[in-house]
This record gives sequence, structure tokens and C-alpha cells, in this order.
Amino acid sequence: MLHLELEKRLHAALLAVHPAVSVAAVHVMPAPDAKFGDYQCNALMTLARELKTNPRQLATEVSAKLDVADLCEPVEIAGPGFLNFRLKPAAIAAVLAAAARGEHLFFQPAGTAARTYVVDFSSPNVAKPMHVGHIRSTGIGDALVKILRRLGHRVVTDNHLGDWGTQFGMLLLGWKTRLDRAALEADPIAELERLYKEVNALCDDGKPTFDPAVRDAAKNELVKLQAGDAENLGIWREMQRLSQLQFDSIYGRLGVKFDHTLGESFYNPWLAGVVEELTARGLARSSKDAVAVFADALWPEGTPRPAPKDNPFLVQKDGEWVDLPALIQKSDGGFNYMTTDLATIQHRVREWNPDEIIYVVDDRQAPHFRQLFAIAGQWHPEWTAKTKLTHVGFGKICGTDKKPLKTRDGNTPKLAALLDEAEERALALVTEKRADLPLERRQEIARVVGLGALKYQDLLPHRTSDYVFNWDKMLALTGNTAPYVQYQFTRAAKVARDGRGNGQGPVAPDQIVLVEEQELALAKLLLNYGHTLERTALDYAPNFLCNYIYELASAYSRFYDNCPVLKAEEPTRTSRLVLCELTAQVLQDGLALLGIETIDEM
RNA sequence: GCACCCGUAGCUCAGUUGGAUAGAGCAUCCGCCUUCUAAGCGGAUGGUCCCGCGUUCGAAUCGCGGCGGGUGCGCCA
Repeated sequence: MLHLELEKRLHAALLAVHPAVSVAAVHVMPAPDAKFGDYQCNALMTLARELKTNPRQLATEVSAKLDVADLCEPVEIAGPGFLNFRLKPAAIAAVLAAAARGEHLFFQPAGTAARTYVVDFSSPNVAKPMHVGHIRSTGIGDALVKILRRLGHRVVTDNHLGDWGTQFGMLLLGWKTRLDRAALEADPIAELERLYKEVNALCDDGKPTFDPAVRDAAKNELVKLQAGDAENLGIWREMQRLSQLQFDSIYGRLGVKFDHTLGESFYNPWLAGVVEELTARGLARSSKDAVAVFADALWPEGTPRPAPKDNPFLVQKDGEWVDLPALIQKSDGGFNYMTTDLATIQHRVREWNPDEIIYVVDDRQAPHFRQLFAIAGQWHPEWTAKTKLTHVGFGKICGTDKKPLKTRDGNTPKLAALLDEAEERALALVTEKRADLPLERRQEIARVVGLGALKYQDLLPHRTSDYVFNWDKMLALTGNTAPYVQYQFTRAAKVARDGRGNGQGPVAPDQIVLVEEQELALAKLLLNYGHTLERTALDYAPNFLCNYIYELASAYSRFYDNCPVLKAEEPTRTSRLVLCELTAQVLQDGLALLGIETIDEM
């Protein structure tokens, strides 16, 4: 929190020395090591190079103009030109007291700088089970949404369901010719999946089971659906209804909500218009009976165009750069996901006029998004001038063999089964540790801990890296895990609860006395909650928040071990009690932003 | 073949516009419960940041060239 105030004052001092300089890149951030102080600025060294001046001299001039005496010890110039800031305990105490009065929780809302975001995440397919992969898009997307909202931004969430396309030809054919009503009754999604797999095996010309008659029949069903055939539309709607039940159940368990669920089918009315417009503007043209966008149409001769290696519409084959066009209409007249995605951007811009649209989608689709964003930018430059388009990609979940996670029988694990197993395993652990609690209580703890562990494991590695799925590790009570952090929360919350009720009024700054190393370390970490949220949002990387929460939890644990709270004399008792209360609040808030619940007893 | 992502301790992973002596957890070893939950805490061991060259006050981070792994590359999304 104080880093923003220090940064503001540093900017003023810098401008006093060099009025023309740009201060945008000059940041004050937490120091990497306590021996360098609490905050540092290393931007003056970079700036000195641009100004062609001596970095230490610049630092000296700036620090002479810098007035931070109310917050810090005299600023220290270290090494080649670092500025090191050491907070005065009284300044820390004042921020803590304000937080204890409920004035803030160590972050500063965006206020007038608030932006509008559309976040597109989760996006499961109708008629298919949600599987382990969906936890990434859903968890990362939901965390980013919650963090952006906490920082005061406006966020529109939209679940872009896969509810249209080729697979429905096969599903309709399967429904009509081989549906098992009893199986559908028992487990609709499993039955739909079975139908799809069976028919798909007959339609795949690469498989020995290939039957061209079935393929044509499936295609015929698709054409009828797209033409508005009443029977097919009815079946399609029933499939949607059954799928939505599954989605509602899983999102309910995960605590995820959407403002809108506009699936691909929503955009059907605009697809033909998209192709017409792009063709009319010369951005798209016919090719092999299809309609596609080519590099030369997007960036005509004489206009600035990307180098071949940076051009998403070119690929090198046999030493030659050849076209890799983006298809927007198939040779059979149908449209595909590129067309839909373009219509979706159009709709979102018109409806919400956002500053940014974020797509939380598997990294493997990165080339698609590069093409999509390039087309959107050339189609309507005014859109991309206002609206930033961002693909937030992520890596895959692996088994211990480093290959994509599979069940014992070689299938992709289903999300619902994974959630069940997380709760079951957590229940076994809780029962082992807390046999004294009634079953119902243990089940509730197991739900919170199990789902928390699963989500936390998924958010802890940087989103772009693949990670190894490991039940034992995620549920471990030591190390950087949800159960550990949740446990530290219960300790902090318990002390805070037990310590209340002495008729304390609002806490005044001079009531907070920070002396012990563990008290100061904990307090300083609390101050950095806001900085962490800002960094997390900036990089779309929830793991920053995970690591902060873990640091805070372990700092609390050290404090708890060394600093008795309830038995301490005043003013130590109140000071420590405030630390417990605020730590509990930040841990709870931070975990909530990650979509993870807390519980009062474990 | 080309593009993108990745390569950090035995294992799993962090590492803030390039920033100070590269960190954590697990595992291994040694300690700490008459004290608010020991589901905890402290300490020790452990490194060619894949290799080489370059840029600079400073490189795990940026550039170039290799090596190794993953992913993608015209009518699926």
C-alpha cells in the first residue's frame, strides 16, 4: 500500500530534477531482501542511461528533493544507484490501524482509472463431459475476474459454450438411431458422449470403422439443423438443457458464476454478414470453394506488414513462405469458429464497449488468436484502438509420466469425478486427524479443503507452464498448499475471535506497537497485499497471489510460534491481536479471490 | 521443415519494466510441545540457472547460434 505513496513522491522529486522526464516506468516495489530495506527503486539506473548522466549522481539529486521523512528513514543510495526505503514502524502502525478500522484492506481501488473488461473463460462443450482441462480455464479465469473486480474494475463474464458445429450432425444421427433412453435417464452426458464416440468412429475416414454412408447421414442432419429443421432443433435444445444441468452442478460446486452464457449458436444470425463484409472490403476471398482471409489481403502491397515469421497467415514449407489462410466459410457453405469468434468480438464491442477482452484459453490455440486479433484489427481498426484483445494462455496438466493426465483406462479424467475424489481424499485425511468431529462437520471441512487443494494446485504454477498433477502433494499439510494456508487462517481467526470482547473501541495508531522481528515481518507483508493484486492483474498470473498468500501464511506461523497474543500485556496484546485479525482477513480475502473457501476449524 | 512455449537443487516449482550473494516446498539429516491447534517452527545438506558467443554498470531474464523436450501448422474448436 505504501509503495504507491512512495512512488508518487518519488515521481514528484524526479520531476523537480528533470521536468521533461517520463515517470511512468519508475516504480517503487518491495525489496527482494530485508537487508536492502522494505522497498526499492531501481529505475533511476535505467533512466540515467537515457539521460546520459551518472546514475549515483541522479539518485543523489532525486533523493535530495524526496520528502518521505514521515514514512521512512533517510533514503539510502546503494550499489550503482538503487534507492532503498526503510519504513518507520510508526508509519506501518498507522496503515494497520486504518485497516483495523475498516478503511481499507491494504489495496487501493482503481477509482477513476477503472477499466471495463470482458472475460471469456471456461467454455465447455455441450453434450460432452467437462474434463480435467476445464479446471484450468475455469479456475484461472474466475480468479482473474475476482481480482480485477476487487481492484475496482468493471468485469463482464461470458461463458462461450461450444453449442454449435460439426459434432451436432453426429450427435443428432446418434440420438435418432442408437439412443438408449434408460442410459440417458441415468446419466445424460455419458450417454451423449457414447453416441458421439460411436458415430464419430464411423465418420472418421482414418479409422477402420469408417462408413461413408454414416458420414453423409451425419452431415445431412447437420445441414437440417442449420436450416432450422424443427425436429433437429428440438433435439439440439434438449441436449443443451441436459448439458446446462451438468454445467450448473459443476459451477455450483466450484462457486463460479457467469454474467452471460452466450454460446456459439447465439452468433448464427451474424455469420453470413461477417463473411460478406470481409469479402466486400477485400480482406477475404474465395479459395478452393471456401472463403478465407489471406496475408496479402490483410496487408496489401505497400502497407506496413509483419515479417514473414511474425505473420500468422504464413507458414514455411520446403523453404518457401506459403499461405496459411484463416477460413471463415467452408466449401459446403457452413461457417466455422473463426467466423463465430469475429462475430463475438463485434457483439462484445457493441454491447459492452470494453477496454479489454480477455480469452482464457489453452496455449495451443495461440495461433488462432493471433489470426483472429489481426483480422479484427484490420476489419475495424476503431475496435482495436479502443479494445485490447488478450489471449491468456495456459499449459497442460500432466501425470507423473509428464504426459497429459489420463485415468487408468487411458481416458481423460472427468471434472466431476475429480471433484468427488478431492473431497473423498480430504475426508480421509480429516478423519485421520480429527476423529473427534462429527461426520457432517468433517465432510464440510473435506469439501472446503479438498476443492481448495485442487484449485490451489492448479493456480500455483505459472499459468503458461505444464504441471504435474499430484493428489498427495496438493493435500499435504506442509508446504505451499491450500490446506497449509487454510490452516494458518484458522489459527489466526481463532486467536482473533478469542481475543475480542474486551470492549475495545477503534484502534488508534499509537496503540499498535511493532517490536519483534516476526511482528514487523508480518505487518510489512500485509502492506504488500495491494502490490501483489496489481502485479497479478498486470500479468494475468494468479500464481503471484498464491505465492504471496503462502508467504503471508508462513510469516503468520512464525509470528504465532514466537509471539504469544492473548497472554501478552498491553499494548502488545492489542497490537498482536490486530495483526491476527488483519492476517485472517487478508488470507481469507486472497483465498476468496482464488475461488477458495476458508473454514474456522480444521 | 517453420513458428510458438519450455529447459533453474535428487524431485516439484518460484524468481517483479534486466537489479544486489539465484529462492521455496518435498525428500534426507539434526533439533523444538507443562505455553493461543506440533495439521506447526528452527537448523543443516543440496546449483555448470541446458551449452556457447554477444549487449551492459549489472543477464536465469534481452539478442544471435547450437542441443534437448512439448505444442501447432487449410475447411474441428
